[in-house]
Parts: sequence; C-alpha cells; structure tokens
Amino acid sequence: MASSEPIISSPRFSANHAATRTAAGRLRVAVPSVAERVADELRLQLAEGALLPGTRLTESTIAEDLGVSRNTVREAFVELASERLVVRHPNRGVFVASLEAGDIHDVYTVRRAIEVSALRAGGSPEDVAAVRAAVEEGKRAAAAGDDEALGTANQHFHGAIVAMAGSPRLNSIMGQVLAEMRLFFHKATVDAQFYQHYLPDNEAICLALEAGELDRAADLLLAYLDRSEDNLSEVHGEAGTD
Amino acid sequence: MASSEPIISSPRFSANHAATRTAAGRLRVAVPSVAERVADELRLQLAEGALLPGTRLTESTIAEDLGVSRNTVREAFVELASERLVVRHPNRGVFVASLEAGDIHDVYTVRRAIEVSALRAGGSPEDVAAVRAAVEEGKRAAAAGDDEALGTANQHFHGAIVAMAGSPRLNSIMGQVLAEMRLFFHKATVDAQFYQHYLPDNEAICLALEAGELDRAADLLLAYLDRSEDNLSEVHGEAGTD
DNA sequence: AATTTACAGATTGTTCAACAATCCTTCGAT
DNA sequence: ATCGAAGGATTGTTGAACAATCTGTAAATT
Repeated sequence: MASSEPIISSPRFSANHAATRTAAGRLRVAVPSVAERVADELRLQLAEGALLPGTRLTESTIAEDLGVSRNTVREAFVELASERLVVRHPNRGVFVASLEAGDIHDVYTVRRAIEVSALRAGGSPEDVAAVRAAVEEGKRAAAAGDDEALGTANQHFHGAIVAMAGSPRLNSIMGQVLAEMRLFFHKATVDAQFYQHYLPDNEAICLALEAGELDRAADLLLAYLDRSEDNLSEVHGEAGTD
Repeated sequence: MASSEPIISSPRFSANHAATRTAAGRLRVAVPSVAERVADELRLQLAEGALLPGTRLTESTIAEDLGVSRNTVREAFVELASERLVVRHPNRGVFVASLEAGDIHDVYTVRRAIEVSALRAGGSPEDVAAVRAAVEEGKRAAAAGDDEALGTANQHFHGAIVAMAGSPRLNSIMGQVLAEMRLFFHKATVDAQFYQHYLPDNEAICLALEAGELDRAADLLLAYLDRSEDNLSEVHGEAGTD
C-alpha cells in the first residue's frame, strides 16, 4: 500500500460514469474526472477492507499516493462523506466511517423501507429472473464454500429486489446502504455461517415472488431483515470493543 | 442579486451543522466551513426559487458574488450534486437540476417507499402529535389563503410522517426528496388549489394514525401519493415546454 | 503527583494564480 | 448550406502559500 506511483489503480468496477450529451446533441463518453477516480479508488479500498473503519485519511498522504493534488482529494472526500462512507471532523480530518449500534438499526430501517416496498410492487419477469439468478449464485457459492462470494451473492439478491422498482434513486440509495454494510462487515469479521443461515430465506422469498404472492414475499423479507438486524447487533456487541 | 459584497447572506435556516466533539472529549460548536455556507446559501436560493431549474451556475461568478474562492464553490457543487439539486456536465458546467417526467415518477417511488413504511410502523404520541400539528398548520394556511404557507405545511406533514421512524438516514433522504420537489414547484408554478385539494386527505390519514389503524392510514397515504403524482405529471405536461 | 499552561509540529481550511483541456461561437472556406 | 478552423470563455487540476486549529509534549504551577 501507499506506493508512490503517480497513477490510480485500474477502475475494476466503478460507480456511475454515465454518458452525457454535449450541447449540440453529440453523445460523449464520460471520462471520469480525476476527482471521481480518486473517489472510486477510495470506494474500492473501502469495499475491499483495505481501509478499516476508524482509519484516518490524511489529505496530503492520499494526494501523494495517488499522484493528485490535495484539492482534488478534498473533492473526493466531500462526495464520500455525502455517502456516509467517511466522516469529516472539522479541522481534524476525515475518518473511515464506523457503524455504531444505532447506525445498524438505522441502516436496517432504510432497508426495510425500500426493499419491502420494491418487493410488494413486484417486477417484470426479467426482474424476477435476476432475483432468482442471485439466489442460485448464492447456492453455488455456498456449495463451493466461498464465503466472500456468498456475501456478494446476498448483496446481489437484495440489490435485485430493489432493482425491480426500476428507480434510479432507490437503486442509488440501496447502493450506498450496501456499501455502508460492507464497511461494517470488514470491521466485525462476521463468521462463515452468517450468510449461509439465510439461504433458505432467500429461496423462500424468491419462490413467493415467482408465485406472484407479493404480500407474503414482503412479509418473509421483513422477518428476514429483522432477524438479520438482530444477528448483526449481536456481532457488533461482541466486536464492538473500540 | 449578485451584489459584490464579500459576505454570505445570513443562514436563516441551514442543513446539518451538528456539534462534534474534540479528541479530548470537549464539546465544540461546529462552525460551518465556508464551503458548507456556500452550499447552504445556494440551497436557500434554490428553495426560494431565486435559481430556477436549468439555470447555469458559473463557478467564477458565484465565487465573486459570495466572496469566496473557486475551489470552495467547487466543493459546494460536489455536495449539491450528490443531493441532485444541481447537475454537473463535465467541462460544461453545473446547472440547476430540472425534474423530467421520469424523475417525477422516481421521486414518488422513493416517497411511497419511505413514507408508507414509516407510517405503517407508527410512532410515539409525540411523533403523532407532530403530524397532527402539521395538519392544523395546513388548515390555518388554507383559511388565511396563504398558498406558500400551505405548501410548507404540506411538506411538514409528510416530513413528520417520516420522522416517526426516528431514522436519521430516512429523514435525510426525505429532506433531499422534498428539496427536489420544491425545485420543481418553482419551475411549474403549481396552481393555488393544488395543495388545498389534499387537505382532507391529510386529515383522514392523521385520523387513522391517531386511531392506531396504521394499515388503513398507509393505504390512504399510498392512494394520496398516487393521485399527487398524477396531478404533478399533468402539470408537468402543461409546463414542460423547455 | 496531578493539573494547568505554553509551545512546537502537523494537518486542515481557504485562497490565489497559473495552465491545459474542453466546449461554444464565430468566421471563413469549400 | 455545410464543414472546418480560429478565438474566447469556462472548467479541471495543480502547486504553493498562509491562517486557523488541533495534538502532543514539555515546562510551570498548585
């Protein structure tokens, strides 16, 4: 880490680099600005657990490591702070966000709101197929004993549920919420069985969805989320030794 | 407007200037940074309709008008863009956001998700009282024929519903959504009866909430939101002559 | 010894000036 | 009328500078 190469690591997967159009109407491939690439790089490192909650992010250090100016890093910080991935303490610096007990409940409150709402509204056959695909992805990961992939599949499952609503804003909110949760998982080192325990739930929810029993699916999801929150809170109690 | 006084107008009401605490634990009144004050000022002008959708915001102009540097304005832009109040076109500039037909539906999708969810979960007697207060506020405004106040009261009503969930994140999301809608109203010049038409709905929802009939209240709210979206879409159709 | 004070170092907040890259417009050539 | 080449304006980004603030340490005080 912290190599002094004046280049930013490859953007394996990034956020939202949509294509804009110029005034004359010409379509233009949106090449992400340096500030956005810095934000992407930091998001990536946060998602991978390279930067753990509580870690201090010094402007000058990051600027040097990434070969950009302090002002550019600053812009990236503003963006990440708006996503709650980092916290800015005036005159003291920015730190990787750290979910407290209250935050966990809060995050689940948001999830209950948007996931249940999306599920209750149902979706097109393609949308439902995407949910099903995520369930199967989870089964494969479980069979292969790949915990990392299992966690990813679970996030895909819930992302697919929200995606049914076809709402860019809900998708964006869900993306942020999942990013926040990833942050927490890296801190708490959730045990291997954490996700596996819920595989049958995903299956049941998906079946109800496929059967068109939306209200029942929503109820199942709600119960799932409540249980998941309880589990996470326990984990936090154990690991919450700052 | 655009006087060259090197000072930012008084922060009549601002966003989130919470109090942080220093390392030693001393409490510290968070004096908003210049960048945040710039963002606040722009938010205010956007809310008041001083800056209409589509308006271009030139960095240098705003920097001069507010007596701050371009970089500071830039930071404010990043924040406002994350709230979808402005749109940044690479190399072209930032413009006041303008809700298109799809955006209206999207905003209402978010509102349906979080408002209905919050209402279904109910709240403490104080929370319910806050909802009731907003209803009465609306009645007074209607009696006084104050359309501006009527619109504000309506936003208070829906804000109070979401506030029942006691979730900072949901509150923040709702705040952003309402800010977006305000932007639209200034563009579309909604007619006077727009809000009045829904006063009975607010009353009915509030009554159901006070009676503890949460599911019925939620259904009423859902119907309300659907109708409101339809109305707004019509207005947009008339006014959507860019 | 415990607490307070003073001070020095480090980091953030903000400004300013500069320059490359890009866009928009205008003008001229085909 | 269409296309292409300046020209001007604005954004994107950098680098340096300086004030304000915080942190930690060492000295002074009680």
